[in-house]
Amino acid sequence: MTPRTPARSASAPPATASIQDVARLANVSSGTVSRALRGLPNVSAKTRARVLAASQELNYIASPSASSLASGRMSTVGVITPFISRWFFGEVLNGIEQVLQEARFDLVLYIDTDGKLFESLPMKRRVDAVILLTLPSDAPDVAGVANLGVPVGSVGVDIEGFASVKVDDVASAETAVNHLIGLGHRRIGMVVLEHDEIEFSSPRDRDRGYHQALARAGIEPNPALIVKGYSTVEGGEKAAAQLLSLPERPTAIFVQSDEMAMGVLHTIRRTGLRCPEDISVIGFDDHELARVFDLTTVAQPAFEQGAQLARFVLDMVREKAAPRAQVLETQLVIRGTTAPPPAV
Amino acid sequence: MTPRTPARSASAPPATASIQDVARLANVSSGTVSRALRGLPNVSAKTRARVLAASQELNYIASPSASSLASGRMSTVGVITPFISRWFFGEVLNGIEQVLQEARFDLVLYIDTDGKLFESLPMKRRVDAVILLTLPSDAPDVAGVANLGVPVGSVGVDIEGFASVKVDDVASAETAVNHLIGLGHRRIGMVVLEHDEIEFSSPRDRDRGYHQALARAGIEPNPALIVKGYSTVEGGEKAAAQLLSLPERPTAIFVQSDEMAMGVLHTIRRTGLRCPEDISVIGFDDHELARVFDLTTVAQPAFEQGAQLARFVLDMVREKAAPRAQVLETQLVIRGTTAPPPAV
DNA sequence: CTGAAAGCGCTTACAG
DNA sequence: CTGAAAGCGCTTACAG
Repeated sequence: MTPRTPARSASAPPATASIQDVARLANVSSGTVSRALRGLPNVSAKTRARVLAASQELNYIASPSASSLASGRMSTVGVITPFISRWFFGEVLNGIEQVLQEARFDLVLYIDTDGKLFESLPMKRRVDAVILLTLPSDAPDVAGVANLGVPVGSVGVDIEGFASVKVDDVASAETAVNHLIGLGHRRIGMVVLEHDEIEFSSPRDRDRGYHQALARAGIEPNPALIVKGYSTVEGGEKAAAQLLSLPERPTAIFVQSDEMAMGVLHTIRRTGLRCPEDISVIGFDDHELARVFDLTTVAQPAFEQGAQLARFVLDMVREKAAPRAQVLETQLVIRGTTAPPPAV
Repeated sequence: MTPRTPARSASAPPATASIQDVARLANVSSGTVSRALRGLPNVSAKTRARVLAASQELNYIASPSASSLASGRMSTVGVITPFISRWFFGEVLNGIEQVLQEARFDLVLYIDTDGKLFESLPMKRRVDAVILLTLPSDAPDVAGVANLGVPVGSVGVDIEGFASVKVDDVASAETAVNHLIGLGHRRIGMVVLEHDEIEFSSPRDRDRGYHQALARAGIEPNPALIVKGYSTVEGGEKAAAQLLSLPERPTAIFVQSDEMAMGVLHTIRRTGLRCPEDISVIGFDDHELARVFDLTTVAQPAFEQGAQLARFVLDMVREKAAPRAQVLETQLVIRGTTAPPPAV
């Protein structure tokens, strides 16, 4: 650790001009500056030009705290996510950020691992809206956020009164399992996304889709074939180890996320089994690496879910629009990890 | 007889208590409330208790804009990153967020793809400090940020006047290439991280490390063996395709990120070559999936770089500490993708 | 230890 | 179309 010279040099004067400075220079009142700079009507063209010039000359930027305090608008939306380095969440966040940046809204980020961050309401009076990523309606946070008195949006779940964008997890999971069934599989395992403190909604829905598919095919579900795992590669590895050590191991596995599916594939290979000859695997997401693993999966548009939800939320904030809900399409992507079961 | 409170529409924000409400209820002045709630000295124990009780009863939370405006403190740090869904950046961001959350600072996130976001200074007067991820000192943003008049920190680069935490990219790359040389390789390729608009500093430094290693081993560098690629799996695939189509292809490749290295491995396999028998590959990062790919790599502590830098920056903000710089250790992780070159 | 009051830098009815 | 002024909700010297 090396001590360094202070960052501020004498050459960089943080001379911050106020609205009064601009007003003086442009020879108008501060009220007129405010109106002119924000493009409000009722400002003559030449006054506006004069104000603009003065503001540029002084390098003026309005103080966000002052204008928020005066107007009640924050131009900020809070985003609460349980993860940041999982594929789905990163992509969604990316979509949200892009739309917000374009709208010149700030994004304040809260990573909330236990679903209880909101007991302390860290963003009360700080944001114009909040976006929740995949928190189920019964998470403590949801109640807290609803009490904030600002528009709320959620991706991955549809919660009463919130804007939402999601995919149909039930139907998508059913499609995945149907693909396996169509291939001739009957003993189909599942790796369920699990999280310590919170129960998310997608895993629940994908679980339902799995059971529906089995039911429609007249296959008796076997609880031993359902195991849980953290949403990581390692989580997938451990879950697969459990499944493979079963006296009657599954001939196919539906894994609720691609990241876990990669772990599952790894364990399968290390066990000396071949995929798809001995056992089929289907994932969920269409992660950047799914192609590399030649992984059959259900593709979901993560970036677009975030972007679309951000648009909905912005409409609620700016136009007082009613919350809207949209379900985006998923797509079965058949690659090389699924095939008919081995001949008995 | 019974005065009715005006009906609040369902969407109306719930009544938010102000500091005056708390003051009234506790029978003190608002100044005392402010001091009591912030734990300032010179408040008697019982007054403080009374204020606390009142504040809790009213569910009071100070308006951030008002207190920022009055105090000049934002309790917010801005983070500028070129990516969010790349392993390194996600981990770093995670580390930063964790430290900031603990310190009850907000993190406002800016994804800046072209290094020019700061020409419009979106966070002037909005943050107490800013953190830059891997931007080189000559990026337009850096000048803009330096002019903000707040402490700045950077991870991945050491910039004059900024706090910084990084790894030694030159030495780490040299270690990687030395590993290859030690194995007997002489024709060693490199895949360089490339970005459209900005030239980052890590690629430059890793490039230097590569050349140093060759020079010390007396190996003449061959420009044809150096190719560029975007920091994605696909970027790695394309770069590898170039390298493999060379009349004299390399017997080993140093790839500047694990994500690209996974793409390189994919291309190698699809070309019908074997790794490491025909060609060795070494990455950089120790991505979650490096283990699954059995990838030899240089591990760098990404989360910790973010966390440590956040601590430095917080010290600058709160204690007016001088900017500090720290270099964290990397570690060569030898796995299965590197071996001696094939016998000629 | 506590209160009164100025002030932070804007926005926004309200007059004109 | 423009200005004067109140007010947003805090913090902080300054007195006492």
